[in-house]
Amino acid sequence: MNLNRNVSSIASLISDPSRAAILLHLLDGRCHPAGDLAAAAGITPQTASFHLAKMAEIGMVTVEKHGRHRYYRIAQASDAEMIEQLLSFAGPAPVVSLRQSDQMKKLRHARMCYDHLAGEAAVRIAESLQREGHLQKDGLQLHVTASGERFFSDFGLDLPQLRKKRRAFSRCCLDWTEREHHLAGALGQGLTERMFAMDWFHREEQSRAVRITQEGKQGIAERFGIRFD
Amino acid sequence: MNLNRNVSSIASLISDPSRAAILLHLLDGRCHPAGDLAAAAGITPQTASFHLAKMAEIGMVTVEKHGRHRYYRIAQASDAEMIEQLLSFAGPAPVVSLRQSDQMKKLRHARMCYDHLAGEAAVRIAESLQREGHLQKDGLQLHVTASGERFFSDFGLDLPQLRKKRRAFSRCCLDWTEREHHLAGALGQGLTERMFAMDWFHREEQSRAVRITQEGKQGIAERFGIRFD
DNA sequence: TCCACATTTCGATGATAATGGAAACGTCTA
DNA sequence: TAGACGTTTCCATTATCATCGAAATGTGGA
Repeated sequence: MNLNRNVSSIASLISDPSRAAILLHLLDGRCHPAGDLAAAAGITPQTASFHLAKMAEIGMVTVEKHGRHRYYRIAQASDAEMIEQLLSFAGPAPVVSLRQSDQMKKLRHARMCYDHLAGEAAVRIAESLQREGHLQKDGLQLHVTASGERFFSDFGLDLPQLRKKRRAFSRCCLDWTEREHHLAGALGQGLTERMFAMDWFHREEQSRAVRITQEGKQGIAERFGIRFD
Repeated sequence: MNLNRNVSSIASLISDPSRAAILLHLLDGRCHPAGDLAAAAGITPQTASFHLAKMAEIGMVTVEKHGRHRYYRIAQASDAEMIEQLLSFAGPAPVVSLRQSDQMKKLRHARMCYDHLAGEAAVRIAESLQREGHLQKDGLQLHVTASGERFFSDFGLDLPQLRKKRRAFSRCCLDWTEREHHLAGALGQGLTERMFAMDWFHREEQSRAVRITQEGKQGIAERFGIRFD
């Protein structure tokens, strides 16, 4: 059985608590300098560097040099999704502080899943798109219907451009807090980017959490027929 | 962040090649004596016992004593599904022998996923059930429609009994070879059990693979409108 | 009662790998 | 050009853990 070789090598990357902390931190899709990741994981820069080199070797993260900083990020969306899935099986974290529970609430509400939106907001948007007939689920694919083509174009997305990207165009991604699907792939990324460009969302500092702005609430209500309190 | 504690502890269980081999062997849903698992993983009985104790402690496997044997099995269907999901991210195993590729082909065709059917056959059955309007996808749930109630009852399933079980009644499970969903939960288990009772399938020895019998091919064609070569 | 067999417990060993101190390397700033 | 800073490389230490031999436990069969 050579199956396990792959599985266990992936699992062993995540099994180290320090690496898990780093990966969880990188799950926001942002680039982070090595020092930040060390601080986030509670280890010295040397150790973090060691772990990052190991993860880069397997291709789980990639580096970008900018000045004297080296910015790391998760290389592939699929790896980020795998970690999100593991989270769903790990179960909800034991809440130790009020501050943490507050943070958790924000994460459940809306967060980044690498390069696209996740959380309750993302799931409800995906539901709305299907209900309105813009997207049609087909296995793990989310097929864009004719009305969907119009909808996304109106929304300001350049679908032909998105289709050109070397990644899945439109697919489901299992949301670990909602246990429902949200929209991922190039389309999910493009839609998220567009909504950020319209100032519907703001990133929180140092977190994957995303805050919905007033314009966002209004826009989401108008476009998707979803109301947030 | 206490999230990572959970994630990494789960990952570390799978990260050891011996444990991964054991878990992969247990993925057939059958009970296996400790000695068999040791042989399957290529380790001594002592070492296997050590690993099994560790996995039992976390609750990933459970033991049943029968005479001087101790039979181990994966405790929860959800854990089995998690491992299947990890497999889908690990990607297809490098094929080293013709024999293995042959085995792989069988696994893709039809296999057990813990306690329910998986592989191409299971995916196509799930598709058929939705196409015929017996099941309706709702997030990760597969809702049984009125016509579905009749269909499954005709098929010989006791739905009220299945609903009583302390587990999800009817849900999707991602098939790692087909990358589509198949039917899981109590309903998936019950349906699988019924089809085995009707001699539609036979388990292969020492493997998760499942063979479709002549009756099976006929029955599947009649009931689900699916034809296998 | 004795022996064979499956499994576990105990204990020792050896390998692996995470960790941080020291130092080197690049890059930015003054 | 010098010094501060982010990062990496080298290296030694340490802890963890998988592994297996030996022995104990428990069960079944003769």
